[in-house]
Amino acid sequence: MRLSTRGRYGLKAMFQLAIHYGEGPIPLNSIASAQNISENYLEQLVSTLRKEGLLNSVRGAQGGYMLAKAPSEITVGNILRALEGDMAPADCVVEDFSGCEREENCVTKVVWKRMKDSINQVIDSISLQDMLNEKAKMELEKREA
Amino acid sequence: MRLSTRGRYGLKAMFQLAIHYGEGPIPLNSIASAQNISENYLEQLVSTLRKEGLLNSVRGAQGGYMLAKAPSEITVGNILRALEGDMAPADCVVEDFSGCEREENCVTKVVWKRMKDSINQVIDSISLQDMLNEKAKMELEKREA
DNA sequence: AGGAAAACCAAGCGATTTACTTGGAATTAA
DNA sequence: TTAATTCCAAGTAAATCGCTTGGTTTTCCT
Repeated sequence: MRLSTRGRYGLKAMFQLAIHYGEGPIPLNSIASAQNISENYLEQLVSTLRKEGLLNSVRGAQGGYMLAKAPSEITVGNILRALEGDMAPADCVVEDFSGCEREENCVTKVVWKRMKDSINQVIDSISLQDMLNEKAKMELEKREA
Repeated sequence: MRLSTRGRYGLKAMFQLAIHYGEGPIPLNSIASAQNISENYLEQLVSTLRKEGLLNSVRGAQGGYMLAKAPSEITVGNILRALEGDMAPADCVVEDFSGCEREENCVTKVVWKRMKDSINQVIDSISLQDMLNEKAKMELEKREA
């Protein structure tokens, strides 16, 4: 049950933008090379993230992308759901699903629901700011060692 | 990030066997039709589960499958990991993974690790017996309504 | 003994999804 | 005006998914 590259690349890109938050627009090619991702492919992911209101773009030369909100206001959950859709292990626990007749007494559905809730609880509790803090902590520990 | 049918069908099948635990071998076709799954396909999943030691088989006429252990001794985690592999959202947090050079200071890895741990915590805490209890509870509630 | 019911096994296969690439058009700073 | 950049739509090779097919073997039942 892996995430696709959409979610993985997307989070990396957003994290990279968080690192440069406040520095004005960052061009895609710098993000792509910093994270070692195909620029053309990343473009599609970034396009989704923009439409979801998670980042803003500036067109033309010296243009680029920037977070639409402060790193503390954007969670991993926001990013992953934008790129991967509802983070549900089975269709029957996707938001506004209809189609399973035995809905009522389906025990496996209870299991999928608990998995889904657990996943969402984790990703909604981690913001880009938390990741920046983690990065700072890592660098500190490295310097001390 | 959906599970594949392997994990979903597999859990349903194991739950069905849990319902009939203690009744001797249950033939695949009855499980397949009870859960509305292709018998030939289910056969492959069941073969994996047997090799993992989660169920036993009896060959020949009047044969079939049965849980290798009591429902309380088999968790959803046992079943899903047998069929889906390590329940990790990214390769870099799969057990005995090697290959990511920037391992040391990778913040996204911390995120994937927390997701993975959370998922495993949930699925390892639910046994087939818990699911049987849940079923009983559901039926009781229905009768009362 | 013979037939039927079942597990077991290996390969094939069409449809879908994934992870991109290609080839542009539009916009804007220098 | 040109270079840098976003924006957009379509194509595509490879992998994966969700099975199916075609058997062989084992064992119970009559």
